[in-house]
Amino acid sequence: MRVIIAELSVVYTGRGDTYLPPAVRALFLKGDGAVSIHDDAGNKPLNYMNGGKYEMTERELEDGTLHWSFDTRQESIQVSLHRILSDTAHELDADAPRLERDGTEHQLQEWLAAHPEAIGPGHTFVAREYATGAGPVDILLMDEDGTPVVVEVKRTAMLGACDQVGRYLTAVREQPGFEEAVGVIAALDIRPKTQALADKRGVRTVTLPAYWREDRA
Amino acid sequence: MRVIIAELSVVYTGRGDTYLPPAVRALFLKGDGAVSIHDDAGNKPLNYMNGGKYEMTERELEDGTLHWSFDTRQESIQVSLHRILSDTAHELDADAPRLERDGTEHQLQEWLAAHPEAIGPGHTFVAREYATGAGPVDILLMDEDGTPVVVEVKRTAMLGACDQVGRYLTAVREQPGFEEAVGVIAALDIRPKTQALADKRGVRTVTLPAYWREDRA
DNA sequence: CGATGAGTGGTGCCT
DNA sequence: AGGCACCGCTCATCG
Repeated sequence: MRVIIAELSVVYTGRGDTYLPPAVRALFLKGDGAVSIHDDAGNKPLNYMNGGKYEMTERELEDGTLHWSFDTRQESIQVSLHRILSDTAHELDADAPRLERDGTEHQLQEWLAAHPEAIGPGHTFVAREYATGAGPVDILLMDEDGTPVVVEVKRTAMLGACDQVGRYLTAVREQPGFEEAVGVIAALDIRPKTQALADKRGVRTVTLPAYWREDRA
Repeated sequence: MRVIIAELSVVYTGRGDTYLPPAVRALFLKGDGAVSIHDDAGNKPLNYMNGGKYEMTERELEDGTLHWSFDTRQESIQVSLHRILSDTAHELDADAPRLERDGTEHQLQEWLAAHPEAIGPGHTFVAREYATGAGPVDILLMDEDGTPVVVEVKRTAMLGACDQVGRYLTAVREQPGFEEAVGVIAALDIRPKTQALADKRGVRTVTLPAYWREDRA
């Protein structure tokens, strides 16, 4: 990983267009080819380009300014290095072990699949990531009456969650035996407006108990 | 900005939980207090914490391992520095000029508000960010027959865009004079599945001309 | 390779 | 400060 501290400016063109006026900032060049420009605040780069396949061209002006251009078919990022203050390279582990996540929606799904009674008494598990024409249903259950229950799992449920459930419901109800399917949003946190919209649409909501993590064993 | 190259491991607890096994990576400490851990690939940090108000505590074990803990009320990130290979500090511009963006959805909206005929002949502008109970309608027009047209603007339209239009439509149709309102998705790029869903729901789609940026003047 | 949705999303804007 | 939607989102996964 190469770390360059320099007075630099950046022009990006591609999915949008951005211009970054000259100032002393940090430029990172990673082993996979990723390029990123950081200032002295925040975690996100101001400008960046993924590694992979870009073409890099170098150009030096009379005034000593160095111009690096990184171009793909779709995008272009041009870095002008007006004054380089530091330029160092460090060897990082190439195949470092990856970040292990916990408490993800995926794990919430696993837990819910094993604890369908958390959605309602007598509910039984049918499928996970059940495919429909409008995207996969997180969890499909059946209630005590045999009615299909479409469950959308979220850590935090916002308005879009109501839309998703509705979209899945219309899709599954087209299948025989699913005409009476009902929808449920299951989340650790349900936002007030989302709760209101769900109520209005007859979508049931279940706030998952915080202790779900406990008996993950 | 302080750049540390070290064999390190990280435990994060807060909005989620993560564990990062030991390996040689980069640790950045920015002027605003932001802490981030990067490996040799990608633009996003593996672990991070925003600047602002955390409490930092240092602890050194017998084996020489250095433990840095950054804690807020809600979150905690613990970095274990097993072996420090490099530790340098660089002065970056504190008040560097910010990134200037162009070609955002906001600007697409501006352009469309000034060119309602791009949605259809005889269409006239009514309002931008028109408030409904289900969120703001990007652009509200009226067609040649006086029928309200709810336009959802996107750079790239995906499934959620159909949901949004539907949500806004049901909201505005409750108002007198809006019962016959129709929906339109206007985007630079409309994904095939999104197109299909829009067709099915009777939502018209308009692919915006790439030259919109030209006569932005 | 595109399509799809999660994320410790971040970030700005508005209530 | 909280809610809400956009982002050059990035990223992993699945077809």
